[in-house]
Amino acid sequence: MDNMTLTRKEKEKIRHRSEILKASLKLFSEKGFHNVSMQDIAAQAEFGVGTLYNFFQSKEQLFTELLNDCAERIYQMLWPILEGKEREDIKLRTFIRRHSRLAEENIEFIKLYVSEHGDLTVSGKCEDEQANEIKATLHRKLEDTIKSGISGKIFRSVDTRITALALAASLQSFILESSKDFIKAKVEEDLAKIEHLFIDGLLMPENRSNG
Amino acid sequence: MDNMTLTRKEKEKIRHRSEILKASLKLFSEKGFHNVSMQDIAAQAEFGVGTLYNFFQSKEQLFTELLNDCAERIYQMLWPILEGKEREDIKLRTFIRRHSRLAEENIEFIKLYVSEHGDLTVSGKCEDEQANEIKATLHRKLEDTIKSGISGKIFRSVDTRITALALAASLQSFILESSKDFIKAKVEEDLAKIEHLFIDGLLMPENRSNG
Amino acid sequence: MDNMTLTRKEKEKIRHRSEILKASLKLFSEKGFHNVSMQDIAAQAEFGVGTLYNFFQSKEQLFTELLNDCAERIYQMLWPILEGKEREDIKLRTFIRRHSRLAEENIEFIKLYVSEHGDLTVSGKCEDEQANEIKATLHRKLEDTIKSGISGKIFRSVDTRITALALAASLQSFILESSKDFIKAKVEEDLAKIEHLFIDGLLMPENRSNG
Amino acid sequence: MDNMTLTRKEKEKIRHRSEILKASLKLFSEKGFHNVSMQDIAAQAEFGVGTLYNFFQSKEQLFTELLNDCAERIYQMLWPILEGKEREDIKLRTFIRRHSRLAEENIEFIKLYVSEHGDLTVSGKCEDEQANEIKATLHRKLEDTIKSGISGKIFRSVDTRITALALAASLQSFILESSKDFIKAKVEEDLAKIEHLFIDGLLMPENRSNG
DNA sequence: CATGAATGAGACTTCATTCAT
DNA sequence: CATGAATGAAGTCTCATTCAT
Repeated sequence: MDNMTLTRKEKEKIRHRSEILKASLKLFSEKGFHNVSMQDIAAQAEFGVGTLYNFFQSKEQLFTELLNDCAERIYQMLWPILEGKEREDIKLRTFIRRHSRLAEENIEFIKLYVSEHGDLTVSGKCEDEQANEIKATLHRKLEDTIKSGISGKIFRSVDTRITALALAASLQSFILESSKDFIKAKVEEDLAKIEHLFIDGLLMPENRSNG
Repeated sequence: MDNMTLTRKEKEKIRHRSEILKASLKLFSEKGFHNVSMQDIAAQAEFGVGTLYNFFQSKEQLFTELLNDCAERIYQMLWPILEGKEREDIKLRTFIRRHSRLAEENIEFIKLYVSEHGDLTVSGKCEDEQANEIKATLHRKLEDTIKSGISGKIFRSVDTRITALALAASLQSFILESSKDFIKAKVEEDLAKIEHLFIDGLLMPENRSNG
Repeated sequence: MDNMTLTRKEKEKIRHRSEILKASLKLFSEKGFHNVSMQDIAAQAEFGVGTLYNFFQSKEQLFTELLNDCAERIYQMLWPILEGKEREDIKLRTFIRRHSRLAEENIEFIKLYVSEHGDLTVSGKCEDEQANEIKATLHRKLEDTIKSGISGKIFRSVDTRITALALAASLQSFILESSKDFIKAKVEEDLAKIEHLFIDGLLMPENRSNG
Repeated sequence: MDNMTLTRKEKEKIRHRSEILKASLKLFSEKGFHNVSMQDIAAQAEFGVGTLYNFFQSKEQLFTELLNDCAERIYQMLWPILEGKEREDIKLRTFIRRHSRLAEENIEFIKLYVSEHGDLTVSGKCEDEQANEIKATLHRKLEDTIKSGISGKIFRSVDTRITALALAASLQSFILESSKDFIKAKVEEDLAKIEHLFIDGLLMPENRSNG
């Protein structure tokens, strides 16, 4: 009764928190962490400034929690694909293609994700261990999937770490690029090309459909 | 008469400008644009704050000019490789391998470059048309090189834009990763793997040395 | 009927008020007026913030009423001594010695009392007429007692105002000092010395027990 | 040449610092630490807010340095008296009487000094070791002077610590009281009474001029 | 061209107080 | 009477920029 009946008070609180995060996401992704003030966020979220501090200890922490939420959402979207029971090449193809929906649904997420990767990681300021861990976990899973494909004689014998890095980097770079001007058909077409480049390149000759 | 006889007065000015940029590079790459103050830069460069404004109109512009300098240096290091007369696969192999020296010599540059790519490009704040143009130029040249290789039957027929994007993204991601803890031997080894992954993957079967 | 039958409803209210004052006393004496928030007090008293405002109009007034309570308690402890029928020297000796129990029982009171005397009185912010009046009343009674002792030929002829001021100041200063690290035996020993210094100094030669 | 010729630049800086301290003293003594904002001080000192931070790291530190300055001035006024070569009773009489000039010249100092003693010492926030040390040093010197007077058979044999505490507390309390409404003649008259109370009370019978 | 003290707009954050439940 | 989320004025402090020397 009590994990379902959040008394409306609690439900409201959760909704408010979520509204603040939504407003933050919009502004941060548009202008970057340092170019958004707490006043800006409060105005966007239609709350008083003080209210923000009832939900988050500081601007820094608000940002961190936002990153975590975003990382978690991306994780939830991609992890099940690699965790499935299909053949490895199928998994990777799906993984790549899913980036279309990922870009479509979460353009703001993407900008923030890359913004994190760019500014924060580099400047050593990203102590956001949780988001970093999620990212690393996905990376490892990607590498494991390739490794598993090699063991299963699906893929050629390549360096798994480098291949995973190249695939991830390419997808990220492409998604970032496409987020500037998202056109679904074009994105899917390009992802198909990335799929072709990587997966057909990885496949053993006998598994390829066409050269 | 005037590009040689700038004796002392003019030479000093150029040297001072360069010292300021050097100090800026160090600080910006360590802490990020917003976490470095003009006072910090002045102290690091051992000049008065006012002096900075004799060379640069604003902090923003100082940063832009720094980015341009960095982009220009990277451009000078990579462009000639792709512009040469060797066969396309050789050019690309050299291009990839040269990233070792690029990382070695300019760790600070890299951090700044990626920082730009990450935070600034995304946040739409990077009005630095010059650096963007340099980057785009290199990208086009990379694509042209691949295209040329295909025409010359050196490479398989792949999508040139996507391939160039994948290669550039992979190199950039790898360089960034390596800049955290640069070990020359390891970097070269990994670059060789990237080279193998991309170039051997591109080559027509008859041109491959090993499978 | 109404000062006895406040049953539960009214009694509870009084108890709650008292709990709030107790929590306030603890925090104010530890950290000072400006370093304690209403939220802090509410948490310490285990009430909601709003509840505090059902009992006190403002933080300022809560503080004032707390001061009054404290002043009243000290008054109740000291006034009867000076009001008694003993000889004046006996009264004063008791008055001085009672400061041991005063310090022992109310270390928090003391800190607040002196805090009032120090910060608030000085800064002119202490509009707490009631507490000031209590203090002044005690002062006058002290002076009257001395005056009475002089009339009765118990004490030498001294300036009563100055003597009362000196005694009160000395006791207050000593009590404050002792409140940092209360050791009963030591406090009583020192109070005996203060008693000796003042009272034996005041007595007419024929009333002194020892020189 | 260089410890005298402070280049006007440096002289100005010192003057400005002093002006800020003067403005701070006025406001802090009138309204108390927490009721004065940095904006207030800046306005009073006729500087920009930022300028204050070129001289003092924080409001807290500005306050601490102000306290130190005040404590130092009082020390410079009182210490030489107790350090002189006169007989101990003369020293103490002078010490007491000098409090008239002390009050006259530094009413603001006094308020601040007592404010420190009151609010800050009590709340444990006064980490101002320097001012505390100065105060303790004076206290010790006072006690030593009394002790020396006893050794020299000038004073009766009393508890030196308690007597010093009583004298200091009385003077401080009186000075504070008088600072509310300073009338030179009245203050000197009262100090003469304090002198009489303490010093004549201390003197051996054969040294007293009158009973 | 070099300097660095001065500036003040603006950022983050706190907290006394209110009010709908 | 109890609650505590919401509020926004106000406070401390930073820093890009200017200007007189």
